[in-house]
Amino acid sequence: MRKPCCEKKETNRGSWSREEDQKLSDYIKQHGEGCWRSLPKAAGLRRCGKSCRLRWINYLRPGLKRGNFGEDEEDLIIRLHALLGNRWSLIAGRLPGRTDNEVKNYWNSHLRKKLIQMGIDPKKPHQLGGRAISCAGRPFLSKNEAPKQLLTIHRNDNHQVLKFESSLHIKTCLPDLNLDLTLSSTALSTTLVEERAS
DNA sequence: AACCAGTGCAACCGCTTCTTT
DNA sequence: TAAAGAAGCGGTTGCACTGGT
Repeated sequence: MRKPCCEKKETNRGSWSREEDQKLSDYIKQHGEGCWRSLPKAAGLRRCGKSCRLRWINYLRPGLKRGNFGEDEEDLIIRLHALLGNRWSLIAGRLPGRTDNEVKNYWNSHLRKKLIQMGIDPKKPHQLGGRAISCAGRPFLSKNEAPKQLLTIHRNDNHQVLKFESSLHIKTCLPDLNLDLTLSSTALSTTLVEERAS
C-alpha cells in the first residue's frame, strides 16, 4: 500500500485564502516549481502538495488568461477534442494561458451542450473516413502515441484527407470541419482555416 | 423575501505514468 | 528489472451564485 501524499487531519481543505495564495506565490517565485511534496512545509502552508500544485498551475501561475473563451478558442478546442479525445492537458497546451482544468470545465459546461444543440453528439465518434478519431472520449491516438507528422492534405468537394506519417490517413467528412494541421513529434501547432459552409 | 433548481467552477480523489534507486 | 515514490492527469464532487417562481 502506498502512503497518502499528506496527513489529511493536518491539512486545510477547500477554498484557498488570500494569505495561502500569497505564501504559495512568494515561495515559488523565490524557489521555483518542483518537489510539490515538500513544498507545503517549506512554504509554511497546511496544504497537501497536490493541492498546492493544482492551485499554482490553475490560478496563480503568471500568464494565465481568465474569463470567457473566444470563438477561435472554442473552435480550436472542438477540433482538438475530435482529434485527441479527453486529453485535456494536451488540448490546453495548444491554448496559451489556458489550463487543462479550465478547458475541461468549459467543455463540460458549455461546448458539450453547444454541440448537442447543433445536433452533434459529442460522445459519438466523428466519422473520418470510417475511422473514428474519437469515440466516447477515447482518442484515435493511443495514450502513449506521439502526434503523427502530417505529410499532405488532399481536398475534395466536401471532405479532405489528412495523410500522416506511418500511413495513418484521415478523411474528414464533416463539411464544416476544415482543418489545416501541422503536427510534429515535439509539438502540435494547429492553424485553423475557417471555411464554414455558407 | 424565501425557496428551489440549474449552472459553473474550484478543488479533491484515485488512478496512471514517469523517474529514481 | 522491479519496486517505490513523486508528479501528472482526468473524472467527479461540492458549493457558491443566479434566475425563476
